[in-house]
Amino acid sequence: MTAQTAERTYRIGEVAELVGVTTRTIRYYEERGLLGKDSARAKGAHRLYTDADVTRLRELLRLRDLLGLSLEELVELAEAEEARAVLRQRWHSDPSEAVRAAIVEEAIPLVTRQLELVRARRAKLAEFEADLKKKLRSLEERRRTLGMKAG
Amino acid sequence: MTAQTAERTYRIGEVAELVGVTTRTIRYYEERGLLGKDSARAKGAHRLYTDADVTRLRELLRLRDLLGLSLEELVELAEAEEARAVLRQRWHSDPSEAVRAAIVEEAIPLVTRQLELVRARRAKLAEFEADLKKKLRSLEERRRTLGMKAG
DNA sequence: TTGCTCCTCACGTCACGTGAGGTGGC
DNA sequence: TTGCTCCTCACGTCACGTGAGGTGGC
Repeated sequence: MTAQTAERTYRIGEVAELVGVTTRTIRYYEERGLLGKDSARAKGAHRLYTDADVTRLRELLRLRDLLGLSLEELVELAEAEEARAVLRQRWHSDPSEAVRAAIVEEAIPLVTRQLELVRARRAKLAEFEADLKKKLRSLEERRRTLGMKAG
Repeated sequence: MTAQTAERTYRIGEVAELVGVTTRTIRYYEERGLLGKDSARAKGAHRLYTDADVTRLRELLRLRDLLGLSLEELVELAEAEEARAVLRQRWHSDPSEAVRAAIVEEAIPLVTRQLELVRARRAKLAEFEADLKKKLRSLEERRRTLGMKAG
């Protein structure tokens, strides 16, 4: 919780290592509109990322990996993150209460939807785990039975 | 728990609908060696599947969807299922205790491995769920604060 | 100036999707 | 015989992987 006022930036290779993907993935996400294109960047110039970009990318990857969403589905569900990024950047520059309220109102149903998806996944995994435990106990029971006859 | 002795068979389209994939996926899995190739099938003849095949396919898809495994990873992890399929088919035709014991011994560590992967996934999802709840509470708190000032 | 990382094509790959054109069983 | 489902190519697509050849900042 230290006051970080110095806007640190990262190069694409640093970001890739931080979040555990390749630079290709990051450029591809930019192509598909999942990461804000820096329209000020000259053709051929290096891409630069902020801490907020790294956070956003981590959230996208978590949705992708844990929920198995396509990039198209990510675009929809990640608008909450988009809104939050806008919120973080504009919170100070645009002090309008109405704008802040609108951003929050938009974000809530999307985060709620994410929460629902995560819960549904957890339920399926719980069922899977129960089935595997049952299977394992059955196998161990058979092993004991066979071992008795063999030994 | 009825005694089903009549070996029902299914066509590829029936299997596809039962498990929720396309026929292309089933043929592709056969190509990649995930489903036993029926070597007796003539070129151009229809594929026929048993209940055991449907069960095996369901297990493969669960590993793919819930754990996000590649088909190559499925090949490794699904050998337990392979063994179990062999077990089901040979259990009566080959009464050798040693063979049965060997099949069970091979299956146990693989099912154990699956169980570990499922637990790790569940833990990650639990963490994700906690973060989303926190985020949601934070948003609702902000909404109340903003609402108070606006109203 | 020398490395190192970055850049933009652009073709390859994995896991299928999607017709094209033809054959086989109720 | 008429549908319906199946068959085998074979090209398309999504989400990147992987060089090829070249430019830019400590």
